[in-house]
Amino acid sequence: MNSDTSLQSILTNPAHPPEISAKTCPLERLGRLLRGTWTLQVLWVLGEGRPLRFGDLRTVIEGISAKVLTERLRFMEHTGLIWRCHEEGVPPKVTYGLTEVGTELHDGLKRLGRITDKLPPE
Amino acid sequence: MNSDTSLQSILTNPAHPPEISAKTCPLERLGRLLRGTWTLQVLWVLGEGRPLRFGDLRTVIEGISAKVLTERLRFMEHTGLIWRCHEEGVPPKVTYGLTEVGTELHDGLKRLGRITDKLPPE
DNA sequence: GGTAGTAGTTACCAAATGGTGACTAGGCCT
DNA sequence: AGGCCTAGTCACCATTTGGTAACTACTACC
Repeated sequence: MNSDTSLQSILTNPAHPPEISAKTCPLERLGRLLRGTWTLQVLWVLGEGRPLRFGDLRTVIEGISAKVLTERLRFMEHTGLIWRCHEEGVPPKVTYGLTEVGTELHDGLKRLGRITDKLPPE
Repeated sequence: MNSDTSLQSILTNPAHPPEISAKTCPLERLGRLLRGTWTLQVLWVLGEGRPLRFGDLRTVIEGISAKVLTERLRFMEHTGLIWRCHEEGVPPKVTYGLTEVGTELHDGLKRLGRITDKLPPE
């Protein structure tokens, strides 16, 4: 009764229901880690250059507000992607840089960026 | 005047301002491609299994609403990550699967997921 | 004639998100 | 005395986002 071997038939008449479930999706954490505007930019500038101070980050990431930059830096420090070095004094100096895992993530994301280059321009 | 060669000094007294700018960040497109809840889950279930129909996706991605699933599928089709196969008839059958680039992205993201496993549990 | 089944669409609402501008500490410079 | 500097913080507002529930078309089946 199922002699149709066309692509459509194969695709739309699976013998069994899917066994996959998104509940075990290993990308959820990655998604939470990178969610929010500017996160990828922060990761990128820190990965491409050297550690940067708060003011430097505000400058090189054109358009980001102090509020959101602070939020991102706090969160990324909390998750272990970046470290924060607070030098006491007046005025204070605070420097941020990638951790080892942060660097690995930066490198991996750069590779992914090269994949998306294969897509037609938007 | 700058004989302090400690890490802090090096980090916080750079000789030059940073030359990096986030304006050329190659990860922006990737960010737009993957933004929004459920996007990674959709990519994952399609990458792990076989092409799936709309109803299957709603089932395996527990909690997603038809509205958002439609939005994601439309957008991912538009960007070239997935294809859509509409089989006419009543009731209609619509099947979705990853394109070649979509598959590459899925594979790369899986690798990234393994990196985040190195981070301490949240 | 009522119901089921698929793949959506629509209007509406609540929550999350991000931007803006004002404000802070505390020492140094004019 | 006033202003500048850094690294934020805070209150407030507008936009964006995602969820919910009802509704659609079309045929077949009971």
